[in-house]
Amino acid sequence: MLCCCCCGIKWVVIIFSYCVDFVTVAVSEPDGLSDGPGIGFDVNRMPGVVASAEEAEDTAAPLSSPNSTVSSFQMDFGMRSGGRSSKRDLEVDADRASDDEENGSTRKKLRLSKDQSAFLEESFKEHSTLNSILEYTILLLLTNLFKRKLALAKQLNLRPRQVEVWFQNRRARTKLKQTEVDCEYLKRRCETLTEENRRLQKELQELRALKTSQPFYMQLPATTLTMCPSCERVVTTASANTSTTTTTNNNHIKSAQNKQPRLNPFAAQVHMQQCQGLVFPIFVSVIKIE
DNA sequence: TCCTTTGACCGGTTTACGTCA
DNA sequence: GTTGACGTAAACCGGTCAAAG
Repeated sequence: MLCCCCCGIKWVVIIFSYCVDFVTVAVSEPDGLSDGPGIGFDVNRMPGVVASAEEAEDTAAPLSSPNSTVSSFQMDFGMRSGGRSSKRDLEVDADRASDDEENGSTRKKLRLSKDQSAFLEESFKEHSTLNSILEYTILLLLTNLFKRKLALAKQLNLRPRQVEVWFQNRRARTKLKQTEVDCEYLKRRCETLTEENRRLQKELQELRALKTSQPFYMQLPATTLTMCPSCERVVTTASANTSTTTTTNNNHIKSAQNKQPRLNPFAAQVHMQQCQGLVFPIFVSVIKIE
């Protein structure tokens, strides 16, 4: 509640919507003073009244945007005080109004300067959103003067809405680029796996051909591949009397299996070191083909 | 003239908060 | 005093348009 020192008019200032985003002014005038000094009152010019941070910035700094018309926005805003227009609507209206004022009904596109873009880029790198949840919570306790969007807008002489749009577009296009990169990676990976699959198929075919052309090998005891349950090394297993080659490997597997079902991390590390020290002279002599 | 970049807008969703029964 | 429903506002997203280079 403010009281004019000269005429005694009482000004009721209602601040709502998260701290000082908006200021609605209700004027309580004595009868017969409707044409008095209260008419034409500009919320933003009222000494001692802290208007919204946004508006304060808009009024404080000359906008770089050629299509900015602060005054019309504020006047329009003042006339809407009884309505339920949202802040966003007001911002949009302000943009439209400024566009219309600039050149009829066509939308005039602003081009950010290099400095402005660079500044926004730096800010974007710090955080891709204008208000994190933590920031938001804290900001509820503080005034909007500290809001990132407003701070950026002020520093760049832009409207908060422009900063907001820039961040939205930047996020969308970053995501798009990342999707393209991911897609490219998956494509290459797919090609690699296809090639590997082709190679393995070919190898399998060769082995099958070998099996049919040289049945001699099949008179030998079949050998299978086994993977060490602990370190996942592939080793051969066969009958104990087939070759000395597998003896070491079997011992290795037994030692590993004795530590099963689960090696604790330390034991696993010790096993790994032991395992890596082992010598595997021959891994596969003949592969059993089912 | 065509293409790319990018500022701006729209409609919808999510989230947090305030109000009220 | 607590709780759930409801309304509101802000932030954000995906899609799109269109001006500018």
